[in-house]
Amino acid sequence: MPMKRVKPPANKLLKLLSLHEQQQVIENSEIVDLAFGDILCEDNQNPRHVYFPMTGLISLVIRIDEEAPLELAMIGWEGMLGATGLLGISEAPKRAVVAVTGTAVRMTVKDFEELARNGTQLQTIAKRYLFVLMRQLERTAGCTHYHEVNGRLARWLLMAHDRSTGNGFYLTQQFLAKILGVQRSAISIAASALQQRKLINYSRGDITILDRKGLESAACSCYDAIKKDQHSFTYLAGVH
Amino acid sequence: MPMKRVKPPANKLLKLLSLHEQQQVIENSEIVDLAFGDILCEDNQNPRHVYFPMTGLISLVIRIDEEAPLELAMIGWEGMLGATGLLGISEAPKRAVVAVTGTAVRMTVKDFEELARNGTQLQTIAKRYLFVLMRQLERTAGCTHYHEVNGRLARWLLMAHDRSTGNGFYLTQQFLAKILGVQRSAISIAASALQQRKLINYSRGDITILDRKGLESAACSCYDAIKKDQHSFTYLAGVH
DNA sequence: ACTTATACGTATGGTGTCGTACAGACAGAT
DNA sequence: ATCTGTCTGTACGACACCATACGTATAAGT
Repeated sequence: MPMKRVKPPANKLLKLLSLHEQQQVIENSEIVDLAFGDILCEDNQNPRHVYFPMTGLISLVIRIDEEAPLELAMIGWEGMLGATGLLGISEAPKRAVVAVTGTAVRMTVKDFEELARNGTQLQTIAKRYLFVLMRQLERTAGCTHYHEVNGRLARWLLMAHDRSTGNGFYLTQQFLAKILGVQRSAISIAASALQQRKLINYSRGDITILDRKGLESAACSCYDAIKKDQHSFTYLAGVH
Repeated sequence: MPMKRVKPPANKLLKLLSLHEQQQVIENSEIVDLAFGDILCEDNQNPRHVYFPMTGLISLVIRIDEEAPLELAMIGWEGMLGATGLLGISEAPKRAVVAVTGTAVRMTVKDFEELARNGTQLQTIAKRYLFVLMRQLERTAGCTHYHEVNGRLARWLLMAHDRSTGNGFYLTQQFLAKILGVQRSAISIAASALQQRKLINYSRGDITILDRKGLESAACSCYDAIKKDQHSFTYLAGVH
């Protein structure tokens, strides 16, 4: 039975701002659609915009040699894309691709730099999120090496679920295989196991989460670790 | 035949500073020894100092579950430990451990924050290095997943060589196995292959690089990628 | 209704590494 | 000189995943 999930229609980072700064952001940004497969910025190129997703999911991936792009972090409504701009380097650190269709608040890099100048809450929050993102990168690196496909798949689905509205999204096995850096057949086996345990349901790319608790017990420890991290550094800390 | 290698006795980042700021750093810091195995900061704890290595090597490692600590990045005389302090978060992102004995310029976190305030060259350089470090984390993540032990070992030795004085260092197979996240027996096989090809020489932990060119051709593509990265973002960019 | 493309299940041999174990080699201590 | 601890080479079964292939089921287009 799919559970009913209601989420506020906004970006968590932006909600931490004062009303004044929120207003400034709204005046200097626009709402855009994120469509599955869109490449929002390319490795080593200068991105034009920063994004604050409201729904949907952005994957940061690295491409090595001729291998499939491996996912290193995911960004949803709890974060932002482009925080590295704070480091005074215009280039993007990695390719960012839309993994789940949604919507985002978008701002030009120039406007972001202006609004996130020294002393603003936006800068404080973006810096803190950059730290959280680094930790997600690190954890994902360890997870990819040490943990097996089954646990990694369950973790990915949970993290995607946390960052999306509703219970379902469109994700083919081929797509999951690429970002997890494994063969599609490995995903097929792992996904079948999850479906047999009635934790998920899927058909031709339409995935539905049936049992979150069960899925959490099937996921590797990295799910809890990353979640706890993001919570403690981003939200508990307060802005001032 | 070991080649003769001469290196300036200082830290590359600090050498980019103006003489005025260099002087400030010197007045507020001390020279300390880095001894093999020292833990310079611990995950989730507040570090007391930042380090600018002159010789020797610092490893950033992540510990997951009960697995051996996996290396995610290495820091030598081209970088610094503690740049994340710029993000306004006092906690260390990861454990940092000394992999190769050496010396470093050390400064308290408090002094660093004062000297790296807005508008200083030190802040500019530390921010830029933080970006470089992120990219090293990402590349290492992909490398660990996609590349095999042979190439990864060669890359590690090269990177360590670049960051150390002389041609040799003390590194047991057990140590290499842990930071590369593989079995010691896998290191034994890979190292024997390198030795048979006359690229390195080693005995009971004493490793000597015999043929850098050959070792570079044995290493995976990540060696060039990381080196190029660090060069273009840290040094070519200029400070102002 | 037919074709075509996509998504998925499954099978099989191959490979890299694991996990473990054991024995030889060397260095330092007594 | 002997002992002891550490470092290293090697072996072998187990396993996760690779690489590839093929058949089938569903969806979409004509």
